[in-house]
Amino acid sequence: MTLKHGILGLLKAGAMTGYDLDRTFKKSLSFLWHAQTSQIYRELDTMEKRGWVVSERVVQDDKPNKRVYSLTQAGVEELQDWLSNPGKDIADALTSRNPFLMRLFFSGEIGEEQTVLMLKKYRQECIAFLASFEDVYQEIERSARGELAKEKKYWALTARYGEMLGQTALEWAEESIKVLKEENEHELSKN
Amino acid sequence: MTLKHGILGLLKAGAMTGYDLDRTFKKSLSFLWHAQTSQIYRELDTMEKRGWVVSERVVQDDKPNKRVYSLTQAGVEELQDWLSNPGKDIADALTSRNPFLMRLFFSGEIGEEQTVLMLKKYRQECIAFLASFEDVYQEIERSARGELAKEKKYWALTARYGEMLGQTALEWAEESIKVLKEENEHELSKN
DNA sequence: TTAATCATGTAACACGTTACATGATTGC
DNA sequence: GCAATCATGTAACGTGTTACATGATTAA
Repeated sequence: MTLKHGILGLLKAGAMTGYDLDRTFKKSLSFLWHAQTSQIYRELDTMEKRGWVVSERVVQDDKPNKRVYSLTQAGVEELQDWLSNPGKDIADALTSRNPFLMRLFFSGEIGEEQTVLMLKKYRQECIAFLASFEDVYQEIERSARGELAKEKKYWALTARYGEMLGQTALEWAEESIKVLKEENEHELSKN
Repeated sequence: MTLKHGILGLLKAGAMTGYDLDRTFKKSLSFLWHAQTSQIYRELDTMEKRGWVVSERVVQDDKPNKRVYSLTQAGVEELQDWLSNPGKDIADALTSRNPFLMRLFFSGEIGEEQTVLMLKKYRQECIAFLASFEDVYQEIERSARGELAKEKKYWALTARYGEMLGQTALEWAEESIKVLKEENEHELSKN
């Protein structure tokens, strides 16, 4: 139930609409979580039914009306509870599911050139991913003020994690491309 | 639809039961995918309905009867198709969802000691994860023979990816523990 | 005698994705 | 005039998780 708890975490800092939450996930947390807009509204719904949040309709003249969510005491407690009991998340952090690796694993079925192409695309993704962290660090600086100053170091640690993994993935991609190309040349020189 | 295609990939090398597939995922592919036993049987069911696989009941005296699945022509084509069209998998490879990072992101809400404890557990998981690759490489050597020799290099690349990421995650964890501990000491010396 | 291995499944639920619908306001 | 922003949702489907059921054989 990580998305629900992520929402609780964001609401702890202040009331928000579903739309705000969606933008926050996409702008600042995309390197660690990614959710569909429609899913966020659905989760808010079930969270309200469970009594973790309450919503209030706010009428606006210039823009569409909105529904602002805030934490209840039960929501605060649920967040605390979740944070205090890491469960299996830790064990799963390394494994989980990687569609890209699954493809690569079975790439013997297709041509080596196609695989190299895929790796090159992947390499580009790594570069784009790494570039995105400039914005992430800026967002951290902007947000981590006043009440939120003490969270800053944790935000920085998560960003650092993403950045280091991205860097390693990039190195791996470059190594791998080299390996496949060299084997290819060997094959060619043999014939 | 990655699990379905992973199953197709394994069946390409030869007919198998759901049980065999399950064991293969858990023994050799756990570092890149993890599926529930019940899910595998369900996927096989829908795959058969789609005509990607066919099953044959095999009666055994000494052991429970079993259902052996093999690829149809349509299944082979589907696998080829999937491999040739990487789609969004590549873009998603770096981002996706990380419950562990989500926790860390909101760890300002709990004590620093608790967070350090979590990081230490995580560090242990990294070590265990890295240790598992000995078996993985052995499995690769054992399996990559005869017909399957040409897949070996791809298997090795995926394993190398996992290993490199695991190594980086370990370094990150150790750095992070140090950072939090040092800040703690600063705090203490100020009071 | 207890646990592990072999072998297959059902049911219910939780979570994630895709497609679609609506409609005003603001900036280029 | 067109795209972007603001703002909220529904419906259907696909995928992943949890809990449970069954029952024989074999190795410690």
